[in-house]
Formats: sequence, structure tokens, C-alpha cells
Amino acid sequence: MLEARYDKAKEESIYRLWEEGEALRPSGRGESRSIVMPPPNVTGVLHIGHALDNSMQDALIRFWRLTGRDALWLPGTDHAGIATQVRVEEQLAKEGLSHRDMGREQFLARVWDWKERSQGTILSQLRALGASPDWSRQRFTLDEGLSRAVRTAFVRLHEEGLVYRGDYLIHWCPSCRTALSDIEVEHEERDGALYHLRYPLADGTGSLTVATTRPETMLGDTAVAVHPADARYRELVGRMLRHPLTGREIPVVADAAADPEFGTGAVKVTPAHDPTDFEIGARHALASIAVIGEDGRMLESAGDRFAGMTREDARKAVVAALEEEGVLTEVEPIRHSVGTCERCGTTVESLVSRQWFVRMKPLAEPAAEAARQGRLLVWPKRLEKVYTDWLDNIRDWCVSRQLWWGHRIPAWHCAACHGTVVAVDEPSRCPACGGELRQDEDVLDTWFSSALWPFSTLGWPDDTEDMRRYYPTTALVTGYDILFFWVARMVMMGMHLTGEVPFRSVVLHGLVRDAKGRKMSKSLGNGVDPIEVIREHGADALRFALLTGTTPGQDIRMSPERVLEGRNFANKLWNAARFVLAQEPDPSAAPSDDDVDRWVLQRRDAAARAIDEAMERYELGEAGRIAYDFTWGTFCDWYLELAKPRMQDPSERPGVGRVLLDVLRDALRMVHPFMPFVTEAIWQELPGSSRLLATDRWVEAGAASDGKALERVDRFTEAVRLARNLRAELGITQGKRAPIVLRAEDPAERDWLAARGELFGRLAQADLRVAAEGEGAPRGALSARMPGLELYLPAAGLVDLDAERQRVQKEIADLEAEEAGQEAKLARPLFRERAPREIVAQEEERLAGVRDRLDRARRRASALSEL
RNA sequence: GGGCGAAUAGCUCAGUGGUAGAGCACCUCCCUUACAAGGAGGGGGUCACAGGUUCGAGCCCUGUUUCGCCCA
Repeated sequence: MLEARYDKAKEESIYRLWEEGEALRPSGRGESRSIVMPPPNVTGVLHIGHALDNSMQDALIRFWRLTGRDALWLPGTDHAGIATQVRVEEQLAKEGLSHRDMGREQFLARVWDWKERSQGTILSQLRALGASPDWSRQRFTLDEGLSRAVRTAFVRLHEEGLVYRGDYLIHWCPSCRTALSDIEVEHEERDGALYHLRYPLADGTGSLTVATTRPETMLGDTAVAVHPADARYRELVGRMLRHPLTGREIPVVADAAADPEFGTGAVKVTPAHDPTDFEIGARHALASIAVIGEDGRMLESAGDRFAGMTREDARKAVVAALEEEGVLTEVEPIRHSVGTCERCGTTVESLVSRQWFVRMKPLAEPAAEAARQGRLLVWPKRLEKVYTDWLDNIRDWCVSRQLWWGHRIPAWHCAACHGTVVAVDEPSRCPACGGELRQDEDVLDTWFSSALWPFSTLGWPDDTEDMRRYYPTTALVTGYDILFFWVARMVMMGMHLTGEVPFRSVVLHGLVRDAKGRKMSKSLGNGVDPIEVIREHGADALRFALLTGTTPGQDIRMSPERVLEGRNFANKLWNAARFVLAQEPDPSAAPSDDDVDRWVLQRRDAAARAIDEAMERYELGEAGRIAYDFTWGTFCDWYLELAKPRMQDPSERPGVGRVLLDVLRDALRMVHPFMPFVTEAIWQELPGSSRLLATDRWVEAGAASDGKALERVDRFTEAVRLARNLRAELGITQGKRAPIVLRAEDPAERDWLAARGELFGRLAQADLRVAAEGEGAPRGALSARMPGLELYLPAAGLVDLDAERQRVQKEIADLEAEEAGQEAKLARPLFRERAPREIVAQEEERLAGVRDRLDRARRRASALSEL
């Protein structure tokens, strides 16, 4: 016998059952389906987004396991270069140390040390969530095998000319002191100012006013640009201006990048510190003068007056200097977009730097094509265009980072001949001149190794058993927010390096927001800690809330009510199991085969099929809701109640017990992907269970197709509802039985119902009498009706007549309105002409029904007036 | 500037052209030996707005408003 309430504390021991029972490893039999887990930061903690992402994957994997697939879920963690290095630097700062003081080796030892200590946290949290990946295949991006994959990929791309090194304008974070890729820069609208600066012509014959939001960069100006078609400035093109602060002579150039509508239509050109200006500079062979350094301070080249200042101070100082010179003609407030570092929020600087790049166009085209041709499916489909648009407009990827924590770039520079060798294994001497080699100081962008994750984890570049069996993987489940960072890059690298899409489907979910719809963030302090929720309500409750609260690709609000709904559902299931167990059902008894049993079995089959279909479309929320509705609405609310009186009958007892047990088992199977713990806990208690629900099989649809039984029981439950409604309308208090007379038109149904009078009475708390054929309606009774069936409740002495008269009058008014609407619909000539015949018939039937009800309501009203 | 999403019951959300749904909240009744974390019944909707297509629109089309996101 089970205790009265499900205790979520069981979850831990249930997880051990799965581990000991080898439930987490692929069976090795059947169609293979695989998922690689998006690797969380090795030093991170589980947040609510991880909880959603992993709940979805776990639900899929568990469903695939149950449906007989060879299901592999491969877990692992990511070294997360910048994030981790920044955290360790913060720790060091508290001790008054910096990574530069320590030196590379010591610093890395420190990071590894921290990684060793903290890596267990997130993994144990995933277990607490009920995640069931194959831990024996767990990987880490800095593992030897994965590191070799990174070097192999880099070398191969380099050999193919797809990796190159050069001096280009890149995004630079002065705080993280590293280069960033385009997508690691976030654009933020800020209040700023548009400064109008007058640049005099070198020959003193006039001036030209430019507008800029970044006056401090003017120290590096090497030209002023105007639009070639701009009549205002046409005659100035080609002439020289004198720089107001440095005195340098700079040309006026004509370039289409200058927007005549913006500011004055003339822009200063600083090729060393602005992406657009960099391109203008290249087109006009302009000099590039860097005035801001990697620390975000002004360089010597900015002049003695400004050198050493921060960018912010320099802006003020430059503006002051310009005012002194009398060339600042206007300061116009403006909202404009400022690039900030995704990691630390610092305003990003653009500067020219020697970095490694990946040439993207040749990689992006096949990746976009794969989606367009349907070899890669994006769920939901609308996000496919976001993906292909990005790939179609892609720019080269800056992959070197000035960090120490990560995959060191496999390139060695020769001190003697200045050549560079790119190789998988460290070369001892320069192959060109025999000179001494020094490895490139930089590491690769973390996303470079992440891009290889679906195959590096399976053994690539080696030809392994796992690669052959599980690659391409079936689905990649992640948030739409990293579609570019990660998903697109995996497809590009996967297709180029392995010749295959890395996954057949991309399943994208939204972000988890707080109850007010705000993004969860540390600074707002509105984050929901999933571990806290699990401790309070159990992992099943959390998973249910996350999985059923979502529609594909849509953001989800995390509300406490939803979690309670999940907790209540777990409890419902638990108590249904308590009831079934208390009946001591015999698993070897022959199942009973009444219409009621046929009904529940057919409903079960339909639910299992619908879940299967929803899961194949990756509509997990839909699937979960179907499992919930069947379990609670069909099994608990109706079948259990129908079974209770039948269990009193010794002849029916064994067969009904068997069906109870079977259907309960099937409900557990259907709910298990969403709530693995409580379902497994119950499974363990049921007689005749296999060792583990997790590795059992899916619902076997076995009900005989019997539409008659379905219809009969549906009509029966409807009649029970009507009877309950009559009771309630008459204010018959619970516990008192109501006398109900039932009239059925169809003799077969009359007999069927008569045979189930006791069942009806029990469910409706009624003393039921089925009227004989030809028997008239009882006098002075209130009635309810459904097609072919009437219910009467003799009202004399039971009812507040005035209230009842009012109620009936309202019903008449409602029905009259409905009748009018329905008549109007049918009266439209085109309706009969064009609507499908069955719809017309349906609408006519509806009108007949309304008229019938109206007729009866009127008769009831007149009967009432006689009382 | 371009693109995407959302707007449905008091709240959170489902709903792919044919009688508007769920959970929570609310009202009434009930501790009926599975479950009060429950059961039964009930009230509550111009499906953001304006046009259009259609026999028929919450759903398709066009436009508008508000909120949010992505990209430039």
C-alpha cells in the first residue's frame, strides 16, 4: 500500500534505479536516434533555461526509448572561454593577483583547478532534473579527443584557404582585452549627441561642416567623405581640408557610404576606428591612423594633449578643444546605436588588429541550401528564414581571442624567417628555414569548438562506431537565441568537415521569462532557480510546467501556478495508483470487455497515437497536454468512477481490475517522458511490472475498434452530466439522492441504460428509473435533454419555484436568440449552395435541436406556472 | 530602416476555415474510504482595431495600434 501522498524525496533513489539498470545507455537495438546535449558551461550552475532545454531533450529521449528506438543522448560541458576566464580573474582580483602576473601556465593550472572543483555541480543538477543522458559518453570541449578535432578542423580549413590571418578592423573589448566576433557585439540604443564640426579648407577659402557621434576619433581622421551625388559638396571633392586640431591636411572624397540625409551629409573618415570608415579608407587608399589602444586609452598618435586619456575623457577634452578653436558649431541630441560587449557590457571599440579569420561564404551557402532543400528541418518552420537570411548575408568570422583559457591556435611562428606553420601536431623546427618556432599566443573562439560538438563528441576525426551509428544526429534542441552563434556554425562546419548535416532537425524553443514577461537576469534578481523549485515541488512538477507551458519557438512565462498544476497532477496520478493497488488487481486475470472497457481502451489508443504524432512534430507541449487530459479527464474522472461499483461485483471484479491495471500502466507510459520520477515510482509498485518503466515499451494500441461503445459511453457520461446539472439547479444538496426519470428514444439504448441504472445512480447520485416505451413525461418535473434522450427530475416540493421560473425564462430568451441566429445562417441562399452537404446537415440539425429545446423550455415554463 | 513574434475569460496560455477551450482565480455545494494538492456544478469572451476574401474567419489577406525580440 502506498502512503497517502507522493513524496518527491523518492526522486533521488529512482534516479539510482535508472543508472543501475543501464536505462541511460542506448539499447543498441532498433532505429538509432540521437541528440547531443548543448554543453553547459563547465563551471556554471543550472538555470531555468537549461531546465527547459534539457527537459525537452529528456522527454524526447525517453519517448524514443519507450518506442523502441536505439536512443543516444550524449552529455557534456563547455569550457566557455571568456566567461570562465573572467570568473577566475575576478577571484584572483580578490587576492590582489592578476593573470598577467601569474603567467600562462600558473593561470591555466588555476582555472583547471577551479573547473575540477565546480564541474560536478551542473551535472548533479541535471540528474536532479531527471535528465537521462548516457553519462558514460560524457565529453568536455577541452578533452584530448575534442582538442584534436579542433586542431584537425583548423588545419584543414587553413589548407583549403578558409582560415587566414591578417590585419583588419575588428571588434575589441577594452575590458576583456580581446577581439570579438560580430555577433558577440550587442547593439544598444543610447542617448548621445551629434557634434557638428567645421573643418576649414586648407587654402583658407572656406570650410566644410561634418557631423559625428564620436568626436574623440577625429584625431585619427584621414579624410572627409560626401555622397558623390550630393550637389552641395560636389565642387569640394578632391580638395584638401586642414584638420582643426592636428593641422594635418586631409582630402574630401566622394563615397556612397556618406548619407546625404544624416547630419550635414558630410562625414569625417577614421579608417582605424570605424567599420564603415575602414571600407571608405580601403576604397580611396587612405592612411589609417590608430589613436585608441587596446586598453581603451588614447595613444601617442592622438597627440600629447590627449595621449593616455580614456576614450570617455578624451571625448570631453576634444570637445573642449574644438570649442576653443571655435569649430564646434552645434551639438544635437540624438539616439543612436552603441555596440557593447555581450559578456561585460563595455562599449566595444573598433580597431585594426592582426587576427585569424574563417572565410564564411563558401561554408554558408551549403548550410543555407540544406535548409531550403529540407535536408535540415527547422522547427518551428518560420525560424528557417531567420537562419537562411543570416547565412546569406554572412561576414568572415574572427576566431582568435586574446585569452588563455581555450584551444590554443595550432599555428607556430618562426622567429627567423617570420613564416607561420599550421599543424595538428607541434612541429619542432621551422620547415622553411629550420628556425626556432613559437606557438601563436591566442586561443580560438569557444564557438569554434562548439561548432564541431555534434561530431567531435562522437569521435571525429576518427571513423568510429558511434559516428557511423549516431551521426548525423536526429535533433538539436536549443533556444532560438543561439541560432547564429551555434546552430548555423554547427551546420556549416558539419557539412564541410563530415559532408553531412550534423542533425536532421533543429528544435528551437523560446526563452523563459519571469511572471511579468521580463527576461530573467542576475541584475534584476528575477531569476527562478530551478533547483529551488525542484526542492520545493519536485522535478516532475517543474518539468510539467516547462514542457506543457510552451508552444514551439515561443517564449514562456514561468509562473508558480503552473508548477503547482504539475505537482497536483503528480499527486493525482499517485492517488489513482493507490486506488488501483487497493483493489489488489490480478495482472493475469482476463480483462473485462464491457462497452465501458472498450471505451476507455479506445480513448487510450487515441491518446497514445496523438502523443506519438505530436512528438514526431516536436510539439512537446501538445503531447504533454494530451497525456494529462487522458490521465485526469478520461481515466481518473470517469473510468475509475465507473469501475468502483463494478469492483463490488465479484463476477466483474477480476476483469475490471485487470483493465484498471492495464490502463494505469499505459497512462504511466504516456506521462513518463514528462514526469519520469513519479511514473517510475508507481511502476515499481504495480504487480507484474517489468524492471523499469524507463526501458519498458510504449502503449500497444490493442482496442477493438467499436464506434458503438464509444458513442454509448460518451452519451452516458453526457447524461450523467445533465443529471448532475439538474440536481445542482434544484439545489439538491450533495449526499441526497435525486429521483431521475430517463426517457430514451432508441429501444436499444433504453435497454443499455436500464442495465446500467445502478452505475448511473452512483455517478449522478440519483435513483434512476428508465421509462418504458410509450411512457409520457412525468408531470411537474424539470427536464433536461440531449438528442434522443430526456431526463426528468420531479420537482414538487424540491424547488424554489420563483427562482426556477426566472431561470427558465432566461433559458427561453437565450434559446430564442440562438434560434434567430441559426435561422439567419440557414436562410442565406449561398450557404446551401456552397457549403459542404454535411455542414448544411449539421447546421440544420443544430437548428432543430435549438427549436426542440426551446419548445421544451416553453412547456416547462407553462408547467411551472401551473404549480 | 528591414524582418519576426505577441495581442483570446480577472491572470497565465492552448486553439491550421465549420457550435470559443484549459489551468489558476471567482461563486455554490461536498472532508462520498484514491486524491481537499480533491470531487460536482456554475458565472465570466465585440478572440486588439478597421477593412477584405469566403456560404462561413479567433484562424486566410491588407492596413492600423500597442508590446516584445532579431538584424542593419
